[in-house]
Amino acid sequence: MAPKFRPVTLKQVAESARVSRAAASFALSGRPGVSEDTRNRVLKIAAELGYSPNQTAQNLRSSRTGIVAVYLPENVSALGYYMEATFGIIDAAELSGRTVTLVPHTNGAPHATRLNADGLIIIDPTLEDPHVDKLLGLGLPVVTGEEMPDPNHRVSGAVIADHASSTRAILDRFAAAGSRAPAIITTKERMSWSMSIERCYRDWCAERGLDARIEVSAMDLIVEDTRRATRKLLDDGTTDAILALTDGSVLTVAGYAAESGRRIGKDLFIAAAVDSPVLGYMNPSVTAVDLNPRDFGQRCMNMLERVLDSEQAEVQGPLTELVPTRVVFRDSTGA
Amino acid sequence: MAPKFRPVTLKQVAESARVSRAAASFALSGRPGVSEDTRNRVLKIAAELGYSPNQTAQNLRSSRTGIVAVYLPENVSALGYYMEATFGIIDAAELSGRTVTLVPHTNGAPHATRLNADGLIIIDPTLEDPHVDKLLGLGLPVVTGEEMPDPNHRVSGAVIADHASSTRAILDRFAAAGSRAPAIITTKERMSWSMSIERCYRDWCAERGLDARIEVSAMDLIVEDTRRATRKLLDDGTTDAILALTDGSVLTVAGYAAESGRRIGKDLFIAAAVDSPVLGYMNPSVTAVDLNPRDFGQRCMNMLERVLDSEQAEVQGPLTELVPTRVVFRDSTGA
DNA sequence: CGTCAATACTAAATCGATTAAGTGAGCTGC
DNA sequence: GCAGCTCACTTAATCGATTTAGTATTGACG
Repeated sequence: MAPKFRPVTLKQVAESARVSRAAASFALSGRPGVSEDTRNRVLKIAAELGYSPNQTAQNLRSSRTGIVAVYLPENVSALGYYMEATFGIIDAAELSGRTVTLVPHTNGAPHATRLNADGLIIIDPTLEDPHVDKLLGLGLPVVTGEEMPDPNHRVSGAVIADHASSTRAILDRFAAAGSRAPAIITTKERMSWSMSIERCYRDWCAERGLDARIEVSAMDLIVEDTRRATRKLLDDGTTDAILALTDGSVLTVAGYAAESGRRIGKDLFIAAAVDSPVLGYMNPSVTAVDLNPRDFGQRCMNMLERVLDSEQAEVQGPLTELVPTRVVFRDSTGA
Repeated sequence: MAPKFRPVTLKQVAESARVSRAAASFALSGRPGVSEDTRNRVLKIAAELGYSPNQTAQNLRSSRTGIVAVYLPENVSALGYYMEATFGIIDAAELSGRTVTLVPHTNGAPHATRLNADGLIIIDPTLEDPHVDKLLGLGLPVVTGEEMPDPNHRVSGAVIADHASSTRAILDRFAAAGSRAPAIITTKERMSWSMSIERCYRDWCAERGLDARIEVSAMDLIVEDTRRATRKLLDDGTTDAILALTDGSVLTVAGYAAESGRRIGKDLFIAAAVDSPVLGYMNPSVTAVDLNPRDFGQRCMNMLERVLDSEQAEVQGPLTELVPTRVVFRDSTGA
């Protein structure tokens, strides 16, 4: 067997530079206490030896884990949004040398007790999800992507996309294109973003004296449910526009609409509250909201870092950050 | 501020049980060296205090990180397969107390030097991906999901799905349904699985004296490319069956086919080499290969654990595990 | 009774970094 | 000429668990 590769330690750097480990540590961390000469010598030798500090030892010393846990809703593998947001979190974490791990949904027991992490990011917390309660009980700093649906659950901060603006923009566009009876298909699971879209839709309808036409679809049965919801909306013959919540479900809507003879962009307008590359290439292309999930994930991580870095500091109220959204208008909402 | 919560340490357990830290450690780890009485007392007290060992300290002592890194191909957020496989890895890792982290694609520099992990799982390594080389140069034990496309790259093990069987089964089904000129749309990126499907398709055609009709589509432009490829295949008027590689791209194939007046399942048969829930609910439903990605991910993790646990042991050849696949026949390949 | 061995423990070193406390040299100011 | 101070460093404690080496007690046996 090859001689086991042993990484260079601070001790070796210190010996090589003929200083104590403490001096070497001061030099490398940029803290005062060593002369410029010594600092430069240490830095040079560290670079030559290819020294890089042992994260585990640093973590032990500072009694942190260096790990940030991320919790995603269940049954969302089909939604590219979540993977993009996760990679956004990872990109931001990389810069600060933190490790990101995903919390499994299955094995309920282990989390009940302890999660080996310094902080937690929960993306799209769902009212119905029992795991969310447990995770909050762990006493970790928590930042959510979108708000906690139950305001009794206090968290350290939340990054929130501006769904209200994009929803209004889409509904206005529907109206401008000639729609008189727009409907929405929302998620059965109650999450902050879908609830806020629904609220915004109700308000918009109320302002215009229209009936709200709302159908729901469960995430784990999204194709089946959306198909059923679409049929219900279209078969009455009056609904002339549909805002579907996810990029996947709008495909189902489009499919059923085509089967039942509706011409999308002409006598039926559709849009999705979450964009994905496929929507731009459909025929006709489909209007959708670009949520910029990578950027969103990065912001969640950055906020959590702010929280972690100011742990000892004065207790400020929960942080909140509103992120703008952008509607990409395409053929499905009129030319 | 609330008194900072400090987890129970081994020292506290030991003091509470009136034994040394070493004795407590022996008792808890189940190693000989303490009497049954003492062991039970320590276990009881540990349970009462809610002791759970500090992972970071254990890792430092054993000079491991407790972290397994996972590398996914770029631009695959739209493919639920990868997220499912990742969760499979995580589920398996949870059982052995390991942490899973994803390797970011962006920041090239950091990985060049070091990756803070005990081992690495690379899912679908791509010949064109320069990161893969770098990652292999890190000297970590590596297990791949699907084979390394370049056999010069040696790894500790590989978990491989049996794409040959499923591909043959689909092609045979095309033929049984009446197809005389089946085609495939493969990935531009050269990965083991798509290459093996392509090879299998060529062999199958050769055996029957048919021309191979092969088009390619890049992952990052999959919708556009697949549409172009489909047009090319269908516009010559002879192609009567298409095997598309991904669940997403088969939708594009179906869309274009419908636009150009082909009736899927009647005068055009289609299938996908990767299944996803949406395919079962399409109209008509689409035949696809169930790769059971969660199970696949678990197997990757289990193999890596075997490798890590036998680090010191005799050098065996690289491990290989062939996982069966299952074709789910649906309406798109004939009634 | 003395020797040897086994049992059940304790003391201390270790993993690799950070950091509080301590030391000696050199300089200032009165 | 010396108290007092700063600077540049070293020593040693620390984080929490594991593990090696060492010690005291017991029992067996010739």
